[in-house]
Amino acid sequence: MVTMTRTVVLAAPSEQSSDVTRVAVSTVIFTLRRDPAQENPVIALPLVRRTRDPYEGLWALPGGWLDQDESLDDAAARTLAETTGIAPSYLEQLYAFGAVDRSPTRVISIVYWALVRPDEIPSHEAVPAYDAENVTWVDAAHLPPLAFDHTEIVDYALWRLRNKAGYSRIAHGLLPDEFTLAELREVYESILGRRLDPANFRRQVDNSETLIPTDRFRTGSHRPARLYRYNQDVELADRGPLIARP
Amino acid sequence: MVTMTRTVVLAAPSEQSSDVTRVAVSTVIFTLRRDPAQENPVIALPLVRRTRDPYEGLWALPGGWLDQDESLDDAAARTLAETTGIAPSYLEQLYAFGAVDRSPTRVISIVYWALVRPDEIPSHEAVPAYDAENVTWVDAAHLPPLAFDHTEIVDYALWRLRNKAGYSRIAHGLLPDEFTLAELREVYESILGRRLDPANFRRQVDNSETLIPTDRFRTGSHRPARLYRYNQDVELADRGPLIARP
DNA sequence: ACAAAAGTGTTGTTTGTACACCCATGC
DNA sequence: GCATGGGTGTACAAACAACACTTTTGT
Repeated sequence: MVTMTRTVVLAAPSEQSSDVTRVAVSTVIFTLRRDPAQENPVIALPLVRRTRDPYEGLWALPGGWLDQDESLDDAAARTLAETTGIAPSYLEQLYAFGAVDRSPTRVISIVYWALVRPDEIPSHEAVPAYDAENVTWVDAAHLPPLAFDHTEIVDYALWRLRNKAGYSRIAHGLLPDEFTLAELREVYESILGRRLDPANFRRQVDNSETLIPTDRFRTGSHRPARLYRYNQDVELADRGPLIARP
Repeated sequence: MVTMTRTVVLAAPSEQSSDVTRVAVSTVIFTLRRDPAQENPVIALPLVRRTRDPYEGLWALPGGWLDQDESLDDAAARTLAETTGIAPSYLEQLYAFGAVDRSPTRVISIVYWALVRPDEIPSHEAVPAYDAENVTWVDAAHLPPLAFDHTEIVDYALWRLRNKAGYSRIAHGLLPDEFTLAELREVYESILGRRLDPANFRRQVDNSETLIPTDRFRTGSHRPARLYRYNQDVELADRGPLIARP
């Protein structure tokens, strides 16, 4: 094989690490943010500032190198916790990115995507490594320039989120424990980018058996709205045979 | 495939290969096979016999090591061509597998899945490296014991195939250029594992605008059936923003 | 009382499903 | 002619979408 010759040359001991294919793990973390200027909540995600080359100073997805003795899933959870302190309510592999020129050195990035409920976002003080200077939360619809191919990655993650919202109960992963139907509907409206009929929406989730009504109500505005909680027996999404199920 | 193993060892004399995380690419290739014993065609896939440890002698998915200067997609296409001579009609990334213990040495496998039309399978003579001893096609429903975690991988690929058959025109990737509606229906029946009403099936694909009727007919049995061809303007499946579209 | 959101009812359309039936060919 | 799969029509049910209407609160 042609490749053999080339590999041997490149892999010679005298070369630097740039001759090695390294595996990184990154995560696109979605949450919702109430924007006073907007009617509906807005999809937001955290970015970390790069403190070294390449792309020093630019924003990038949180992530890190895969350790020798940890699985991809573990690496995603670990790097997430280290960089943002987040333990997400939903975490799923998104895609493996491996274009040759996506980084100056050869890096394969296994990218995950996650949903976090607003109440799962730790306060800055609770995260030892938190560095307010170098972490920011941005509106997914108005991304700053990102390092590497991370803009493309976020776009793909958004596509998956919208897609999955159409056929699964994934939006619950963005809401706190108890919520009103209007709040749930607003989540879907934010993700799908269109208005939904409140009456029909109510019936749909009603029939889906995914919600458990509580006897508590959200008061304050007009007629109090019943609070619901998510039925834990129903999976947020069918993830196929990879995930062990009861 | 084997070459790289050796190279890595040579390239890092002070370390064993088990200290390096290597990236492999494998592909689950689906095609259809007419089984005289069965009413409908059967989903089949090619396996290659392992000729060295680990799992020497067992069947495994075709694949190989990722080259330093090729993208993941290119590696999938290349290893596919090298081991089986196949250029598939549909090729998509499936999942990245990275459990620590899935191989004695640390290997991350980026797995693809592919569909090939029966007429795209090259004859053995046309593939220089073809080794009849060490390549076999098996019924996806009756897998022999496989090396590594490949059984799990095939199960996941089958789940994805069935899933995708439900909401896309993916089944066309398994048929030759011209086909009857009954043949197309049989493909869906094989994938989904249940019978479909011929009348309703006809109307569904009719309305979907994905088929172009020809003026040719398949004769031989009873009333001749019109041959259709696939409308190239319609994508087999929506693959999101990762794939450039017109 | 009134505005506004919560929640219910009604109606028409679209989609899916079951199945009866005619059509064209090989035997 | 008759069996068989190709192809059409129809009737019912479920899901979806539009929107009028009632209920319950804050002000």
